[in-house]
Amino acid sequence: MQHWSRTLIPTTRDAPADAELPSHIFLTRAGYIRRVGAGIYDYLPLAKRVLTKIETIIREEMNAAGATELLVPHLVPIELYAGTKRDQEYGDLLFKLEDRHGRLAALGPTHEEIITEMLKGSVTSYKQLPLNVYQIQTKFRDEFRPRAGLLRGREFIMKDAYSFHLEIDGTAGLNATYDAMYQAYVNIFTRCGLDFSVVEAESGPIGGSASHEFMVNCETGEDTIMICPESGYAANVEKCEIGDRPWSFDTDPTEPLKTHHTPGMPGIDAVAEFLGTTPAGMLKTIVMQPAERSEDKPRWVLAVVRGDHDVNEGKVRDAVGFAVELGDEAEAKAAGFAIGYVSPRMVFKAPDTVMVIDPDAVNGGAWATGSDKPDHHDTGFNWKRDLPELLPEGPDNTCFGCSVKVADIRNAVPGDPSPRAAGATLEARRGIEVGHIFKLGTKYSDAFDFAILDQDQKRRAVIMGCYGIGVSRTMAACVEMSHDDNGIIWPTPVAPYHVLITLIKPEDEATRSAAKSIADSLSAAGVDVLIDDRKERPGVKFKDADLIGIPVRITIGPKTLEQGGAELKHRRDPDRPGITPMDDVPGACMSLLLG
RNA sequence: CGGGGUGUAGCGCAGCUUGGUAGCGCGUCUCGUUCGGGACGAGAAGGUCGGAGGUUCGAAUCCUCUCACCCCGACCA
Repeated sequence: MQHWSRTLIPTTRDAPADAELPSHIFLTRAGYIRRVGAGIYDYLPLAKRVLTKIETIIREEMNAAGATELLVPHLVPIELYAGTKRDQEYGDLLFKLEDRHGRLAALGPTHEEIITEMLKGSVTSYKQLPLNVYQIQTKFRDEFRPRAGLLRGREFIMKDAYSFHLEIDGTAGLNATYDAMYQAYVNIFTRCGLDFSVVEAESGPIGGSASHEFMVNCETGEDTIMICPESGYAANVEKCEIGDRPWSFDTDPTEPLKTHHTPGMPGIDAVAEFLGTTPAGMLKTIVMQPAERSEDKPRWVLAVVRGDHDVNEGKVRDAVGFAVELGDEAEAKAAGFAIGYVSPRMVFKAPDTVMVIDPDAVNGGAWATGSDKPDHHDTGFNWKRDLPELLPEGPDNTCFGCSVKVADIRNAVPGDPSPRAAGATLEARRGIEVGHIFKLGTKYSDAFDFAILDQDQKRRAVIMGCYGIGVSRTMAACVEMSHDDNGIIWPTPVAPYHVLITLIKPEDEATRSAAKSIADSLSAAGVDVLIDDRKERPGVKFKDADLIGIPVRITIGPKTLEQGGAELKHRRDPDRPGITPMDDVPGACMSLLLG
């Protein structure tokens, strides 16, 4: 039981001008958080209580799923990150600092390295596996652009778990733990009262072979997810597969090839308009290169998509079989690419080049493309007439002398065919990523040479998985999902208090003893109670009550006492309720909470 | 990192064009009247105008540099 007058809940009428999202506005106005710097926040008492509740749910589910909690340092010697090259992969995202001796350290953005290093020294036998350890701590990422309050901070609270195995399959294998974590995450977010989707995801810089994201369904989310209503398939737009799209190079030309002078055209929209077509009538040819160059890889990769589509690096990687990145502009120009004006014809003009074409960029009698010289575009481009080298092997073969390939290499858009149900189309939704699970494989154990002897005395690399939850982000996501014009409406399991007792006349002895009796009875039943005993006018207390979003409000005042009871209402219910007899209040309150 | 913008009292803002002793609303404190959905009156406290340098008799205001923060984009859990 806590009295409002004896804690710190600084509510305000106005939100800071820069707050735009409901979670940012209400958490600030209701006195949960306060901005200290860009992407850095104080968690005031109410926020701390919510975080603790979320963490408790996480601990219960993680422990039940066989994981063990531990804690490793925030301050990490930079050498550990250098071991996996993540000091470079993460780049500026890593907070780096120097100690008095000039040694470099980082504030941990995630802890695969430290945990792997720790386990390497203490796990030496297959008999100790599988092992799944987790921690809840503050992470640090020097985001280019922190934003949206708690949703993307530079300092945030995260639960991270790491599992270790010698097998993929079997009861001790990675897949069993991955599935257990999947289920634990479903339990956790369900218990938090969130409406969420589990989607297939790209694994990002953490690396690995498979991953799922847990997305809170919310239009203000930063992430786009694609779903197929027929099959239930859902994926991050970065990862989303697209169903079969027929294509053929054997399409007759409909226009002569013509070159146009198009100086100073900033974007594809302007060029399309100038040429009298639309972005969907253009080909976009992106010059890429292997992320790591080697003798057995081509020097350049051309990715061709329709002008209104976006190239997906991950899909290009899967199509060519190695990681790619945007081509270095200076080097590409030196190799003869007119960056910004490249056409597919460069595949046979530039040395050591392969090309991947999206199916939607193949069909069509006349395309607008670059002219392979600055400030010029062509119209009327036709694959069959203008790039006849492609034709001999025909549409059933996706490889033409292994230098040209047709494959899905673009981001999915709404209306694309579903990859899982014939005839169905994909729809787009927005989401807030609150959880992410990965099958890492041996990326980190290889980097740290973490291998142990198996039953047959063979030395084998340890197989890893990792599993993250944004704890502070989850709190913000709850508010994004559940609020009205007047403030927050907490799901009961994560509410800072379950019940708020509003005293109309706190100085009145009868009011106070009635409140105490109810609060004692509720507290004994495990209910968290906050008593608003401030000497404020009732209107102020009611406004504040709606703002901070406690699920159940009990109002006690002279008028209710005259009628021998108190008012009982749920935060969701807009109407003023009748009087509940005093003896029935605790019981009625419990059913409101549980109902 | 590109583009745009903002720094003046705890919060929200005006003042800057045209230099002349720093203002408003909310909040805070005191007193009084109020008391079931952000009351009213009277009084009070609170600001090196983000920082440094410059111009000037005089700078919140003009100039230079710098720092911080926000939005869009790129990027990303």
